[in-house]
Amino acid sequence: MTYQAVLAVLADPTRRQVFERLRDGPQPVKLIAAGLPVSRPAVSQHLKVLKDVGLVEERSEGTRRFYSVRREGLAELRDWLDSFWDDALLAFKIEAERSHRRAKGRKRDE
Amino acid sequence: MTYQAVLAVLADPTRRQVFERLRDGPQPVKLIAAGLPVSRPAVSQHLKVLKDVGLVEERSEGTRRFYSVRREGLAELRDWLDSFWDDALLAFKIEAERSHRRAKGRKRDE
DNA sequence: GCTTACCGTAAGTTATGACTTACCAAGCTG
DNA sequence: CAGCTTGGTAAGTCATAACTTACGGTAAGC
Repeated sequence: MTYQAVLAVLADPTRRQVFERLRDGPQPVKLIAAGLPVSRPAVSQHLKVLKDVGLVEERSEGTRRFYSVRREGLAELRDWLDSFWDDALLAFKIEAERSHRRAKGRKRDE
Repeated sequence: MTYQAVLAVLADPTRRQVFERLRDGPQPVKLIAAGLPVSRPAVSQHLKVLKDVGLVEERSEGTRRFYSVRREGLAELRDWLDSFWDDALLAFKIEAERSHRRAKGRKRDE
């Protein structure tokens, strides 16, 4: 998904909380909603948005649905941010342009 | 500034346009506003928000004010994104955890 | 000094989207 | 099968924030 969409989706505080909660591993909706200051339907709506933009994925298990982080959903935004570092055009204020390229050691997901 | 604030600020499409325009180097408000679909005061308001969050800086030159990108304003958000890659807790779905730390070669701004 | 360019701020309007409650569907459990 | 759990969706409410126009203030130009 475009970095623009990802930015818009992650901008909301409670939606970001939902997302960050999934760092602890896949979780059913009920569990995610517990501890958050909003109702369960609200969490469902946030999860839908997160899923539509590719930031989470869903796996059904009986009546429960486990959501988990899709790291690749963040890739485009990360690349956009990185582009500000090897952006030659920003050399206006930087005395000497360091000619490093993108960082190594980080495997590209997409 | 916190990555949360930066996310919220960059979420708005026209504000992001304002920000990206500054990639071409420092520009006065009038010039930034030209070509954007909103009024000049609107651009001023966006610039204020961008400045408050540390994403741009301002330099006065006569009656004009040149705005430019502050790369460091993006640092915290970039680090947050990176943290999803060396996040050990995300090892749920990843078969083998690659134990790389933060990428080298990218000088930290803050 | 008067006018003109540049820009920030105030005030008011409006659309968007983040909530809520209510409802419905689907699966385990007895 | 009846009842309970889980969770998605609909509809409606409400606050926020992104705009607009109007105004004021400062620096340059004549």
